[in-house]
Amino acid sequence: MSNLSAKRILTIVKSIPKGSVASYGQVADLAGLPGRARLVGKVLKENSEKDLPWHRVIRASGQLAFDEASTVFKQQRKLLANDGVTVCNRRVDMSLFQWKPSLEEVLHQLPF
DNA sequence: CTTTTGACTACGG
DNA sequence: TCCGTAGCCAAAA
Repeated sequence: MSNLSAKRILTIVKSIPKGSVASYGQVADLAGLPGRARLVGKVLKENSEKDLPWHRVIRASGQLAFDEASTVFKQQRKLLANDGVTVCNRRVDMSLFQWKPSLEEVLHQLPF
C-alpha cells in the first residue's frame, strides 16, 4: 500500500456525502484502484482521523463489515442512523442509499 | 521465493 | 436469504 493509494482512498471516503454509503469496491474504483476493495478496509483500519466518515463504507451486499454483537458494529449503525441511513434486518438498502457520484464529482478527483 | 492474510466480491446451490 | 467457494491482489511473514 503506497501512501499515495491510501491518500486517494481517504480522499474518496471523505467525499461520500452524509445520507449515503459506498462499498469497499466502489471506493477502490473511484480511487483509481480497481480490484483493491480489501485495501480500502486496511486503510480505514489504520486511519481513525476525526473527520473521516469511515462508517459510510460498507459491503457491496449492504451489510456492515463487523460482527453484529460487536461494539464497533453498534457504533457504525448509530453513526449511520445519525446520517439518516437505516440498517434494516442487518443491511442497508443499497438501492436507496448507495452513493451515485455525478460525473462532476468523479472528475473532481482528476489529479489521480 | 512461497504462503498467509485481509473492515472484499461474484457466483452457485 | 444464507453459506461455502473461488477469485482477488498487495503486504507481511
